Amino acid sequence: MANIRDVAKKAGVSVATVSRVLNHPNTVSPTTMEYVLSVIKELNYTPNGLARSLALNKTNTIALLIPNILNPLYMEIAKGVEDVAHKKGYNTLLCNTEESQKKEADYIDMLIKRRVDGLILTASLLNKEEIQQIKKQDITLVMIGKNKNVKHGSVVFTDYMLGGYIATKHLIEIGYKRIAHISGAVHQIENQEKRAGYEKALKENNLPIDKRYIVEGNNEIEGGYLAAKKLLQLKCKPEAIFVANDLMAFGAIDAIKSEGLRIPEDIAIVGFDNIEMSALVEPKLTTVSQPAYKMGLLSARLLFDHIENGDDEEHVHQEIFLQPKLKVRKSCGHEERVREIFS
Amino acid sequence: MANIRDVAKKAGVSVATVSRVLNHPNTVSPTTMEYVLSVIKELNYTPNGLARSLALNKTNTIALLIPNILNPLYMEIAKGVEDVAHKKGYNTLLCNTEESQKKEADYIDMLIKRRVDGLILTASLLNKEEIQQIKKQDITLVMIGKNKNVKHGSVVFTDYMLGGYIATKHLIEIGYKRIAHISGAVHQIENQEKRAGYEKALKENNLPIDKRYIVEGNNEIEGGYLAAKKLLQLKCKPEAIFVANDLMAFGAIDAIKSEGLRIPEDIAIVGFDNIEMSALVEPKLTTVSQPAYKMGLLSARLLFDHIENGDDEEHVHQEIFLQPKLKVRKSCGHEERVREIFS
DNA sequence: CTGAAAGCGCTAACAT
DNA sequence: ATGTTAGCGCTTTCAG
Repeated sequence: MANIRDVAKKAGVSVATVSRVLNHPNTVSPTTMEYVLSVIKELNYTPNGLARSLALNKTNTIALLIPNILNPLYMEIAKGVEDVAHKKGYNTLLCNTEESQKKEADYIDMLIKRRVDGLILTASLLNKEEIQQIKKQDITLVMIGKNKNVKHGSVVFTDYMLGGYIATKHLIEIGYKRIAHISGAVHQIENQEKRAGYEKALKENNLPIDKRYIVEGNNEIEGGYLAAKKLLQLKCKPEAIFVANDLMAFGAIDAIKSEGLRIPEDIAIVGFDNIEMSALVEPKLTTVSQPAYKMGLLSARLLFDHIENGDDEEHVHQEIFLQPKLKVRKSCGHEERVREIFS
Repeated sequence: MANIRDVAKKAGVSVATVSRVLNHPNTVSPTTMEYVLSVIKELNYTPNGLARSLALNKTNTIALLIPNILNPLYMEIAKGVEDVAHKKGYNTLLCNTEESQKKEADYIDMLIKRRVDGLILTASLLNKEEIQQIKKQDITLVMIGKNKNVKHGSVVFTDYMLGGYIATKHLIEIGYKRIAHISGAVHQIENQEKRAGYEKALKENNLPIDKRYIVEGNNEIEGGYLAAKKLLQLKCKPEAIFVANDLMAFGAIDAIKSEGLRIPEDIAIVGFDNIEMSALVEPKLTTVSQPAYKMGLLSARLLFDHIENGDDEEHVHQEIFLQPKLKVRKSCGHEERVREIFS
């Protein structure tokens, strides 16, 4: 592969001129410019980005770590991030941690070696040491979703506790008493918060918190299916279930149907995330929405603020706080219940 | 950030020794080894991968280009690719082309600059020139899905024509005559092939090919919705629709339901891809399955064969040919029809 | 087992 | 407007 020296030689100019043609076109005479360009084409020269980044100490690359590429929620976030990165002239590396703390740490290690200019961590599982390790390298960091191990740092997050609370409260308000919860993987803080919201709503309304009504799923469709099956084996089945994400809610719906039960008549369901498919399942899913695309957008903007202003010096931190909202559809039985109440 | 020289100096050894400690541990005495390692830790030294790649002319990185990160089909492929890359010690860059030829070309340009060791293109839209451009750089290339502009080259592909054929044929066999087709974006060859299969089945059975029954969607849920709406406005509505992918099939189902029509009683649906959600919509979707994860696996294996054996010299090409299979569920009305026929 | 030094390809002063 | 050259941080001969 041709390099910049080959081009310079063939064009009869210095490497500096070739470099200028590529990076500062206005500082070079039109004639040489044109000629060098023609040689570049002739030689099929493609500048070596590694060398460039090395010389500039800048990769124009950021990385986004997400727990699961099969969850559309994260893909929405990714789109938001990519869109702003692209506008800024940055490339973004999408890394799938599969909810594994080790994979996450490994990726970060690799990304530091690659000298990415910034890092966005989604639903991070990192422990204190690992976070320290990142901070020591001077890589700009933004988190999506809180990680208890970073006290200071820029973060975009949704109030998951509130989300769990409003979901559960709504179920209570329309008359359900035996409300179960299919929790997401508990190693994720957001799931602990959703559960806390669930319990808070229960307590506030003097409803008992029954351990048997709380079962953990693996965040995927199958996990919701399995968890629901477990719930359905209880002698005293729940009347409603608050599920920690839509994917699991889909699985739960499938499980409930497979037992010949109806939704919401026999069991009501509320999900979390409001991914596109949630409006397409039968019955349409009542769910707590969070603005995924916007979360991506905002986190990327935050990141570039820091990168460009160089104020990632442990000084300026921003927290962007998003409100979840309940999206009432069919699966919670809202209509039926309200009709009942007023009749 | 500390570099290798800082470490060498502090440890009182040469940079070569530090490099050896990291890359050829067995060629260095245990004593120095240990000491150097301690200094590395103390200084928080992280080797610069850019410099390393530059020196070695090897990035240990491959890239996978896909048309849409919101389509689970591609995410399954991505998992397959990542799994084998990871085992080989490679990182994989996931690039979302959003079905844009320009974005695809731009990504490739960037990836060549970054000197990735290999490239996997999924449902590529590249034209002859662009393909030539890649071949001129010495980057190993594997395609998932045929691109008519590459005559020679390694490729993993599904027989989409056959897929379209078996889907349509099945509808014909269970008694439908007015069969419509919601095609995917026609700039993608696979969609042309699916449609060809559809037409072939129709012709073979002396059924007319009615242009009004063929409408193009944008490959996403919404596209399927819109296309179905169009079909439903026809005075003579179709009895069945073969939809070019599951996502659009979901949209079509939604559209049909929203008109108060039943599936499959009023209109039958067959999709394509067999993504996980297709078994969870109501009614469960009959669809043509293709082994996405395996496609990712195989394409990556092919790529590494070439990378490691260096036989990407325009010589050795492999084509891996996958058979689609019909997965019969509820949406095509198979049961009802068979019952009818035998009664 | 270890060190010295050349080189990977590029950029940016500094000169001219 | 253009050329010369010293790095950027690493790996790897080649010597010892």
